[in-house]
Amino acid sequence: MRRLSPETFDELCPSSMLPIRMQNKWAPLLMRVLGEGPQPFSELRRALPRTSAKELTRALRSLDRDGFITRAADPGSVGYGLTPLGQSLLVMLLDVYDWTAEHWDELVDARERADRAEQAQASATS
Amino acid sequence: MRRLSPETFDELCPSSMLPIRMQNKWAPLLMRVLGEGPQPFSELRRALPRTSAKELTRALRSLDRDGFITRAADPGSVGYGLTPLGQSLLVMLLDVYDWTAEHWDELVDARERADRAEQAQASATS
DNA sequence: CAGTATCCTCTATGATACTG
DNA sequence: CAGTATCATAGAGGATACTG
Repeated sequence: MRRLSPETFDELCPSSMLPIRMQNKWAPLLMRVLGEGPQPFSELRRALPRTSAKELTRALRSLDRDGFITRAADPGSVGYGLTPLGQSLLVMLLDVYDWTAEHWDELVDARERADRAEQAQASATS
Repeated sequence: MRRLSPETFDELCPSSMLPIRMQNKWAPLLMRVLGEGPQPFSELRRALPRTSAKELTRALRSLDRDGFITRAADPGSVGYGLTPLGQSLLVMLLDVYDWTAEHWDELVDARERADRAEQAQASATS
C-alpha cells in the first residue's frame, strides 16, 4: 500500500466522495493509517492533522469496541494496532477506495448534474 | 441474489452490524431492494415497512443525487431503478454484506466483550 | 505524551399530519 | 398513489481549554 501523506486528508479529500462510510468520520482513514503498522496516539495525530484529540479518541474507542483495533496489543508495543478482524476489514475497505477511484468521474459528474438541476429549480421558483 | 423478506429489516436486523454504511440509513437496503428490479414508491414502502414516507423520499433523493438511481428511467416504466453506476456499487455493497455474514461471530463477540468491559468499569466506579 | 471536559451548532432520524 | 410539511430529539463533530 502506498504511503499516505497528510494532504490526503484535506477538506476536499477523496474520502468525502466515498459512497460508503464507517460509523465514525475518521475511522476509515484511521484504518488506512494503522494498516501501515501499529502506532502511538501522537503519530496518529500527526497523520490526521485535521482531527482534534477528542475526535481521534472517539474514533479509536469506536474501532476498539467493534474489535478492529487494540491498544498496546503486543506487550511493550506501540499504542494502537489492527486486530486480525481489522486487517480483514481493511482489505475490503481498500476495495471501496479502489471502486471510488475507478468511478471518480461518474461520481463527480452525477453530483454536478444534480446540483445544477437544483440550481435551475431554485431560480425557477424565485 | 436471494429474495428479500420484510423481516430482513427488523430493528435487530443484520444491517445494524454492518461495519460500513452509506450516508443514509436506509440507502443500502434500498439498493438491495432495487437490485431486484425497478419499483414504484409504494412497493419500496412495502419492502421497508419500518420507514416513513419522508425518510424513504430522503433516501431516494440522496441516492439520486449520487447517481445511483433514477426516477422512471425507461419511458413508461415503473418508478425507481438502479443506474449502471448504481449496479456497480451494488456489487460492492453485496461484498460488504457477505463480509459481515462471514465475520458475524467475531463481530458479535467483539461488541459483547466491549459492553461487558464497560459494565465492569461502570460498577467499579459506582 | 495521551488523553478528558465543556460548550455549541448542525444534521439525521423519527413521529405525525396534511396534500394534489 | 406519491409524496410534502412540521415538530421534536439524539448524536456527530468542531473549537477550545484543561489534566495526570
